[in-house]
Amino acid sequence: MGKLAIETRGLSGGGRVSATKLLVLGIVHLSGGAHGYQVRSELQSWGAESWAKIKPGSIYHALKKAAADGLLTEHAEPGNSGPERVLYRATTRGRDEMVELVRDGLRRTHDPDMLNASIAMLPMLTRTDAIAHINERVARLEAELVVQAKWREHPNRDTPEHVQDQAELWAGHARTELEWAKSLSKRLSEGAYTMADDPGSWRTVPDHLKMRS
Amino acid sequence: MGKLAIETRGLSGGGRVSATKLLVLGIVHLSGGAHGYQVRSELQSWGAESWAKIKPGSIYHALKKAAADGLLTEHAEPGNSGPERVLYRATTRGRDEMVELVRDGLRRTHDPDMLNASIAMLPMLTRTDAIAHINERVARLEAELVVQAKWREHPNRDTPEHVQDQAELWAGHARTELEWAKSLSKRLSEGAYTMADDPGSWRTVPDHLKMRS
DNA sequence: GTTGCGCTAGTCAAGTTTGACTACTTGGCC
DNA sequence: GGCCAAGTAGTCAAACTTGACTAGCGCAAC
Repeated sequence: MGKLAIETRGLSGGGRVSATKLLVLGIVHLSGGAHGYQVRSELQSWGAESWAKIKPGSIYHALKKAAADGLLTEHAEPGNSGPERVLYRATTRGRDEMVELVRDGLRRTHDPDMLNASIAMLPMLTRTDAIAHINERVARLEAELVVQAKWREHPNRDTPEHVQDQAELWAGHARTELEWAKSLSKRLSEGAYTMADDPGSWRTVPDHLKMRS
Repeated sequence: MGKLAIETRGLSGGGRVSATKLLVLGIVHLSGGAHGYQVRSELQSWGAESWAKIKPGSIYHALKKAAADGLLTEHAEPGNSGPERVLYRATTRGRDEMVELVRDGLRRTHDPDMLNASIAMLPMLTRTDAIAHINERVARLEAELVVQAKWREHPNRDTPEHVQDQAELWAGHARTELEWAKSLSKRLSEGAYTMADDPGSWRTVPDHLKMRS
């Protein structure tokens, strides 16, 4: 099993989960091509430095890495004003990888950053796909709460008292997230938000309307 | 102000907040001296890989770094069985730094890992000190909830709908944490847990009882 | 009696993140 | 018409994290 995981790594594209990667790919894709500073500004305007703790340096690295991995293409633009900029565009593989990352972030509990990033990029998915993955998260959270409840009935000796108590906070967070996920799932079922398969989505908006600048 | 912050850095010890650093220092201190593998095992038995995402590699690095910074001392032990091990002991500066990190982790919202690590090391503080800092956290959380509520009344245009919605989850987590922190503060006031200034604490237990192995 | 597995103990290279730094352009103000 | 502040665009070295790898020892089964 471990060996297989290593072998499949070549297909799925490389490094492990990363909220930075997802957000950067997502912004480039949504803008239909962007340079580093544009990604950085967009993320800032979304308040992403706070909920995803992304700093400028990481963005440029993530862009270069994604380009090296064939998820983005680089087009050097001679500096008409200021230093030369590099324009990035998403490739087909980049789009596929991103969608997969969004799905992963929704599924995977443990890793709040990935969840946040996935929510931000939620409209990359079709409505039914998004609902399915959020429901999977709900199921996983419920399962974890059960496991954790059992763990608290038979606590591990030599784990200090206050460390066990900390599990209470964990459970509280899980319950909060559970309710929130359920409500999100319901809202999506009722047609909230514009998803990838809806008219007027990013996929059907003409290019010249995509960028504000 | 910025300049001052840089100057004071020399006094406080160097790098920024790190849950790893806090946990490693804490374990070494609690055990009254430990080698890498011992720290690693102890953290594992506390379930720390899950709530603090600490991997073995980081532990050894953190130990060396702390030793280089004068927070720990290294005593090479010739390998009586197996490879030679290095025994680490906390210095006075290490203890001070650690207590300060615990306080910081309690105060600082944003950064769940530091909170978890601080809770794990809570008995490093005196009872009144711990209560004071937890109460400060409560106050900060309340203030942030107010700010966030205002932000939602006047949402930022060009922030997508679903990103604004994500703030709901944020707020939910904050409320959960708020309740939990209040309850912890109350329990501490009522005398729960053995704190640094209580009889029978790690500070008053004789050395020969400290290590299980 | 040795093969293999798991535990002890840790190293190391590769990758990622950070935050300080560079450099150029506007636009406003005196 | 010159200077400073703010915005644009990005580089870079240093620090940190990760996960795979090394290596000795005990003991259980074959």
